[in-house]
Amino acid sequence: MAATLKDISAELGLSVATVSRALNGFPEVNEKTRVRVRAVADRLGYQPNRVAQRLVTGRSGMVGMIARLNADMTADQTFMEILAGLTAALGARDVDLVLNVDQHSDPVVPLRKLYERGILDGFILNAPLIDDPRVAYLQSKGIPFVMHGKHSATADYPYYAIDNARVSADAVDYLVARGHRRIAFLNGEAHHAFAAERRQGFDAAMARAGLKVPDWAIRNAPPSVDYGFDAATALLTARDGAPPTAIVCASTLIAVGVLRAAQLLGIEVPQDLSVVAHDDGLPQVVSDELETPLTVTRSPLREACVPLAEHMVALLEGAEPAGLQTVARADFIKGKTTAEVPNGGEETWL
Amino acid sequence: MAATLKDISAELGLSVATVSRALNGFPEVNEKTRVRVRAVADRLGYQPNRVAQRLVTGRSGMVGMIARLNADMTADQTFMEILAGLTAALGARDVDLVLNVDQHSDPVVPLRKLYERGILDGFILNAPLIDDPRVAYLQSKGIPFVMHGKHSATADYPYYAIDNARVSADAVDYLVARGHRRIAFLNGEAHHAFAAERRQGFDAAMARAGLKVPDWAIRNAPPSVDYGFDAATALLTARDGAPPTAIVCASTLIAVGVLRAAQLLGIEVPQDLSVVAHDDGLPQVVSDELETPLTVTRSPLREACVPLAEHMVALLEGAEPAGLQTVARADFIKGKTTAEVPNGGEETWL
DNA sequence: TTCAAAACTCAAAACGTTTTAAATCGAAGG
DNA sequence: CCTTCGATTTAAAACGTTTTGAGTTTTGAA
Repeated sequence: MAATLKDISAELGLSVATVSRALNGFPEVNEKTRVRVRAVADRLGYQPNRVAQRLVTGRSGMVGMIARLNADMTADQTFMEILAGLTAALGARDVDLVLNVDQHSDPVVPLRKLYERGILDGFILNAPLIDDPRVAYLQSKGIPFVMHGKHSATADYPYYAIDNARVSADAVDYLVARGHRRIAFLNGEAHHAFAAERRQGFDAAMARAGLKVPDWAIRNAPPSVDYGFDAATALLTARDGAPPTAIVCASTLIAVGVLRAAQLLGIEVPQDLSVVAHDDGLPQVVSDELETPLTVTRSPLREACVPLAEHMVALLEGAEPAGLQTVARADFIKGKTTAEVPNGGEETWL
Repeated sequence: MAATLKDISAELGLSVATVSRALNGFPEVNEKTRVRVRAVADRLGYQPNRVAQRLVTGRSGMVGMIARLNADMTADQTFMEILAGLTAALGARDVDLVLNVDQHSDPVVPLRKLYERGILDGFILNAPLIDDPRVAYLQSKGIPFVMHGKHSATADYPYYAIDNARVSADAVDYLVARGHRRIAFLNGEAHHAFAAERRQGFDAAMARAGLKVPDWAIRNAPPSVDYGFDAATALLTARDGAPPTAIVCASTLIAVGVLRAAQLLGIEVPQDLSVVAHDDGLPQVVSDELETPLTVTRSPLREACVPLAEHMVALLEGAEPAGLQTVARADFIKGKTTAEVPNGGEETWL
């Protein structure tokens, strides 16, 4: 049914070899011939048979990705956002994405299963954990992969990540410069690498300012509005010590909860409380939920997709993994949720 | 690296043909030979090269699916639920799922793009619309597909669907039998085929009971808690006529909103108001959100996945599409949100 | 002992591509 | 006029499997 190289070669009286070379842009084929070949190929609607290509080249042009679902079977927005951008970016580079859904507690199982099907060139991973077992598995097997994020400071594989330590350091520095001394931190889950980096940046910036933070003012949980609401309520009505004058949030979702809690408690933002969040650029979260623009560190997830796809392609073409490591810096965007420390808020915690 | 048929045949002094047949269970190979072959294959860890298999069989073993995202980049739970079940069910049948994300207004575009990559054997479609353009496209091109749901009563392609007309008819019949006369219907979006079928079943059952429903008591919107809440609030405080004594909901999400609205209005369920919903068996929605068990028509989305995968495989193996049409019936499960019509509620609407 | 039928096995072709090594051609150089 | 070189093009092998059509044994009856 579909046109093959043989069809084209027969029609032109050329050999399949020449036709193949012409279409693949080899230099040794006469330009006139190339034009003729391309014309016939277009007319016949020739599409190379990827299975045959794969058989001879040993590559399939397909990469795998595993969807980790929440317990309630929803994929979080961040995953879907990446997925949307990635299928587009990969598609533009002639790579297809095979998806599987993780139903196991062990994240390596779906990876192994999918790989053993024998059809994939590599994987795209996201949401790295500290000591991510997927990294260990893939590296031990020599399976190519690209990570969105990086699981440790010494990651020796291709990745696209943002400078998470800097994200929280930027937030802290900005707040400290405005006189804030009691800064709380609503972080992501502790086992996520990004949260560990954020924590590290937070701690370092606070230390530079000579400030200490009690344990109860640094929290870890999966980002959600409820988490922000509950944590902020607890922080702002704390009996353990003075309430924070500023809260750094790992995501805008959390910040939304914080703002709601503050409103309910009659605490004015930014007069009484400053809020800084990290913004992944998810479409809805910012626009719909917020009347006041947040002060954020911003790095849209979408921007990661093209570099990720490019790294993947380069990796499969044999590039050195060491050259495929990108760290982007998040923008700092002043909104209306940060202000000078309120009167009486200068006292430090410890 | 990996063992091939040739390796096995060389080791045993057999031809690759015999080895191939032995491993594939052909009847004409000697049982003793088969045992020997299998032993060596196991020892060598032989895994058939799928690419080579596919080249010769002309099939790729991959089917495509398009994720339609909401405006906020979240995939709805129903899609993810199907995706999760489907990747498992297809994987068990040696079929892989290639995913693309729909970023277009025209649903045919991503389908066409993906197909023209030339790597897919077929598609799995979900959420059919009335006069679904995807059906027209795929049928005109002769591309195999299986639908979750069906876009019209005369669908002549493979599908797995539930009897949606019966779903709402069952709900209405049950309520009518309990004396209800004023039954409202919070349906899904009108252009979805399932919603049209539900509406048809609702209308038919109401007509059989000799009842009429004013336009304002039948609503269409994407299922969500907010929709249920808003619509119920409007219905129960209606100035247009007597409020309904029962509400049929297209999804449990909607019902959750209805229950909240009723509670806020001081309306007791089920004493003052009966609520019936259709339950897709999504993990969270029922368990977390509800204290009182809903009366539901129930058909877990998960149950659709294995039949869908089986239909797909059968279709690709050349089965007649007409034999691959399954219509399942939803269970009716009495909960605690339905009761006899309240006193004074017997009056009809029109 | 022979022979046909059954049982089993094999060599080779096919799938559609890439790639290696060799062949062809025309023109330039001697 | 012969050689050589560069520019093109080609035939053929290779990837690993399935499958076709043709052997080659074995079996059982004549």
